[in-house]
Amino acid sequence: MSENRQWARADATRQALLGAAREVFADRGYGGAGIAEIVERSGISVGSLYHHYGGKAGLYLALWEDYTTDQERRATLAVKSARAEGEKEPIALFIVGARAFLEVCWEQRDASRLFHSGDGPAGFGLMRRGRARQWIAQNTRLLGETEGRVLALVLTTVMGEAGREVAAAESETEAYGLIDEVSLILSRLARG
Amino acid sequence: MSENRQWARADATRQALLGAAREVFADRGYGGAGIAEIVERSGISVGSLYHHYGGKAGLYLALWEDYTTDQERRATLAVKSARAEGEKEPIALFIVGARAFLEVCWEQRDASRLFHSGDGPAGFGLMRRGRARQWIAQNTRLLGETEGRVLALVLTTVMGEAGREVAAAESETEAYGLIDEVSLILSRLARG
DNA sequence: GTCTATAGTAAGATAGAC
DNA sequence: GTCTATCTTACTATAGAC
Repeated sequence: MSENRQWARADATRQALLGAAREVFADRGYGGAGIAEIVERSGISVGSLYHHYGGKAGLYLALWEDYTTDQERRATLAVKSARAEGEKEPIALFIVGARAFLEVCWEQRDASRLFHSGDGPAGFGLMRRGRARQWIAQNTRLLGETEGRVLALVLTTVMGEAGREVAAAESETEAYGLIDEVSLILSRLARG
Repeated sequence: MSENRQWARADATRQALLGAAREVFADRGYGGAGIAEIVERSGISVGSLYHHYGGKAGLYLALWEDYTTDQERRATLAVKSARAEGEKEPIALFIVGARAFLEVCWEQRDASRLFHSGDGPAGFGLMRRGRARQWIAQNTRLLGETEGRVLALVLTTVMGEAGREVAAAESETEAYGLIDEVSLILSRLARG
């Protein structure tokens, strides 16, 4: 029992830390953010922060992990369920995944803006790039596409930028309007 | 006469500074770069650096200014000369400009990589965004396009990312191969 | 215009008690 | 696991002689 309590307490600590970090990073960017402010807003001590996340970079990476995991889960799920409902057309399936991706960009717009902003700990750019590459590889496989890396590049990029734009939208209506427009462009692109 | 000498000397100082800055920023990124290393590699003193550029940010901005100026000049020139040779098709003209843009990405690949890397002084992201917007506005005007901001967004983005990829190429052959592929994709996109 | 030397500051990280 | 207090370092920026 007392072990459960401690678990819960530690978990609450982590949540507070993550929540505050999300805010501060979003407000100031990675470089501009200071541990001091994160500590202040979370009400947790510097020591605990280092205990759980090892520092500023670790905190940022944990946030990124949460975010992308969610995004992948949602996209995979969406494609799966479209398949279950009988959809077989590759382009349509691709677009279903893309829409799910963009919806998460809107729902988690604070995080989206943060990660799209560009700065992060050393090496983060590569990590992000790698993840994007992987994501698009999966989706071009979906398209049965072998047309070359430029198309993959274009699709990745368009999705990335579209995500940025969606996250920057000011209302749900606007966001979903953008998502529809992007779907159109995508189908145009993917069809060649 | 002695005034000319001083002019020349000051100019050499600025060149040394810019050259070293380009290297250091390219190696370490903006955030990671230190004034110390720039001073060391250039052989110029900290005092002079501050005298001419006012600091790290000023140096970075000067580099960016050079780069974009060159790019704009080249693109404009290319379109102009294509027009002079009788080309009137909007899409063709757009692609001529895009090619010139990408060629500069290759020729100045160090700078390209630097500016594409994302980090820079405070407010640089906005500046970059503004410039891109302006560039694409000019080019969509070329296309006589009124189809909405998403297409403009896509074109901007694709060009940006294509530039990044071109700058990352390992040989001239590869770079020009990419440029050709991109031209194809662009015409497909622009035609709808 | 150019230099050296130094001030000033901010931030990430650690030690060690509880 | 959590906290406070402190350390250390690295960097930008300035002052002032030449």
